[in-house]
Amino acid sequence: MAYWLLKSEPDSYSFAQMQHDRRTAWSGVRNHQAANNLRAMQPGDLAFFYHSNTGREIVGVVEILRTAYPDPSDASGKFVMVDVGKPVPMPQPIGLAEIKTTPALRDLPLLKQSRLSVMPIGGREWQTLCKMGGFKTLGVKR
DNA sequence: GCCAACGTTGGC
DNA sequence: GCCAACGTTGGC
Repeated sequence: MAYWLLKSEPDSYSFAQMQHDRRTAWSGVRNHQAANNLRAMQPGDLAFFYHSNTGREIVGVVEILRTAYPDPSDASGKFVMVDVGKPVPMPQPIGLAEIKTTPALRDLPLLKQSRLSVMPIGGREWQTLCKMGGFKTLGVKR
């Protein structure tokens, strides 16, 4: 099982909307590196939900429910999307500023590749972030 | 609102 | 194939 981070601008799609929808297709990715990450996802993988631009914090966790399939919003047919769902809010959202000042998270792609919208998270970093976010264990309560 | 990072486009 | 111009993302 792998861990990921998904970015979304809350003005276009917020975690509150995610909680309302329960499940959604993660469409609109138009960057090849991000698309390759989508292709590597497996059902059961978990992903942090990060609010970019407005908020700049990790606000929750979602589960990957379906492997990559063609994104109908892409006319070229090259880009893909996955289905995500089962949103769980973070007891304590983790701000970007806090992430930046945590030595164990120094190598997060979030800090190094600020424009990448879908990125992998290492198991150790996942654990650190879950702890910071107020989850009691690595397993997320549902 | 500004600007850095970075991807894409198009002229040569 | 190189590189300048331009557009977009996202932090500040």
